[in-house]
Amino acid sequence: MSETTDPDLPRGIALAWGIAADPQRGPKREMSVERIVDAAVELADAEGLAAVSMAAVASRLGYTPMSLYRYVTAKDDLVLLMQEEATGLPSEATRDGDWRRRLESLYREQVQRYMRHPWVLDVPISGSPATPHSAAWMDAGLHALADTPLDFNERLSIVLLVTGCARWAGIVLAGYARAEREGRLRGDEIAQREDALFRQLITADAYPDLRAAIEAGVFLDESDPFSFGLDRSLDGVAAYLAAAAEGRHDVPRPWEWSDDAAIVDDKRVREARKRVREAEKALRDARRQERQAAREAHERVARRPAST
Amino acid sequence: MSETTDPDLPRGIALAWGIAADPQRGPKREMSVERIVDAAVELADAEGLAAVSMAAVASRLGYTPMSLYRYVTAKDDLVLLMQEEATGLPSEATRDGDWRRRLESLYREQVQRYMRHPWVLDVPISGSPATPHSAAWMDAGLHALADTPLDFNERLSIVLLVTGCARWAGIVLAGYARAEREGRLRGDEIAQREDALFRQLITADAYPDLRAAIEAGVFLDESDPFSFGLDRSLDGVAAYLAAAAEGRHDVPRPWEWSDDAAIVDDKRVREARKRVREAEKALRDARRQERQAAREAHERVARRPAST
DNA sequence: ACACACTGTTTAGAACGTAAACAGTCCTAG
DNA sequence: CTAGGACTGTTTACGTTCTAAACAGTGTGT
Repeated sequence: MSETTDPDLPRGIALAWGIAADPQRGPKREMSVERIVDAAVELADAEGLAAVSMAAVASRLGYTPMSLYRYVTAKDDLVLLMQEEATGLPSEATRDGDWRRRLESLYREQVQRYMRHPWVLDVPISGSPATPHSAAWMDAGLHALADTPLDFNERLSIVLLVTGCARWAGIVLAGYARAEREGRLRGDEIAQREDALFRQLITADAYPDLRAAIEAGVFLDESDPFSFGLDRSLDGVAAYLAAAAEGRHDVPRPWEWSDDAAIVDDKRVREARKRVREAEKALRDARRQERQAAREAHERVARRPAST
Repeated sequence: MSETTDPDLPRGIALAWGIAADPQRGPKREMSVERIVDAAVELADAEGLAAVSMAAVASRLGYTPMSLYRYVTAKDDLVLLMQEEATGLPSEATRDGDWRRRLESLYREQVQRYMRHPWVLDVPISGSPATPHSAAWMDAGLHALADTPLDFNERLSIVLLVTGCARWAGIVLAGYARAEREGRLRGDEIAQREDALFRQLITADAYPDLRAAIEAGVFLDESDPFSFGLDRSLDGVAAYLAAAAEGRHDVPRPWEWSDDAAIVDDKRVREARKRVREAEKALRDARRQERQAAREAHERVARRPAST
């Protein structure tokens, strides 16, 4: 075949891209890469990444450890494939709405994935994670900003920002979830325990501001700080878009637009941008009302017993 | 002593807080926890976290592996102490200037630390990283916002946002740095190699937006996308501060997201969503026209020599 | 029908973390 | 001042981990 594995391609990635030539001679295979990866993911979901050993995965499938090496060249490959499966594909819903709604959907889906497969966050960072699924997420992120007048560097930066927020939220929230499960405590119990520990260790003279925050009860607060952070970040993006529309760049950065700035003087563009801003405002209002309605409906539903 | 180790305190943390009662009977100690941790950090700096084994650290100090267990209860403890040393303390410079400058300094210093000790990012997340140094960073972050009218939850959220940005930047940048060192290539070389690989794998029909970004050369661009992200985030914080007069809006928490599907049956929500969709469509149209106008204007301008 | 590519298995080895037992050292209670 | 024992660094040992290499059986292409 002409499509034999590229020598530079780390083999596991080639497998992820589906460039895998199944052999035709020899006995029938009893297993498949998919089943192995599935078993490994189940195991990691249940007991964490550390519990995933070749022996454990094999025994879960009823085989000897070494049999796996007929399907996977090394454990690292298996982990990469696990990561790929856990990453999955963004839903179609991430293509609905304006750029902000899309990015918010992407953020939410990513966090959800991290919550479902927290061990992904424990996988040591390999050099180039150029897998089909991670590419799909990046594509979806860039698509979210496709209607904006931003250049591709800016778009990528923003996608990275959202991705980073999701990962960070995943790290911290998954850490809490793990502590809950390991300590067999409810969320508020562990928060209280941590708060008590902090009150003991964080003195007012060594850490005045942190101590004040503790006194204010921030570590007992049950609201999600990460959504707040994402909201502020996207506010900033929105402001940047608005500034771009008006041609203000109070934000001096070396790499961005050199020629776009000149465009602003054009009358028709200015008018078009004004209309965009109006449309954005209308959309914001509509979304606010929608959220309001959803919240009220949610409360109404919550009072009735769940149908599930 | 009354200050004997709290049974709930994971011992390693107790060590980090300096609640360590050195024994007085018995022979003089030949080593110290500090020397062990130093040696381990040096090793990790040079060859990565995976190279840090008890045997390797001990041999670097000229001792047998088991001797370390007289100073450290387990490898996890050692890793925690390594993390603590690598984290260090924020400089005094992070207390200069207004909130924005302070947060930017904190971000920069954190990224620098991650670049100097990339292995920190490989340490699996333990439940409560309540160590003196991490507390100091958090304190510095909260101090940065001490002059603002924000409440403590908001301050903490913003500090977490900046911390997350720094960590994310560290992850990606350290990944690049590692690839550079392992492959013995310069930064632009590895970027070119990755770009070539992407061009081969990312097809225009499977990943249209990502492909377009590649064509635009985003992966060859040498500018730092993370500073851009941080700038936008802080812009958003600034906007939030400017609009501090508004009341709190409640943000849905991540564990409440899943039941959104149930809400759809509500009539008012449906109507609100319809209106949102209309607004979205209007915005899309407006943007399309704006882009059209911008493109035309751009062509007109391009004919003239650029002023930059 | 033969060769041989390929299957899953067995055996083996190196490296890891750490429990347990060991001889030597030095403080402290008697 | 002396004996007990807490403490030192070391040795030995065990269980796990990943995986290379050799093995006997299976099925396909020639």
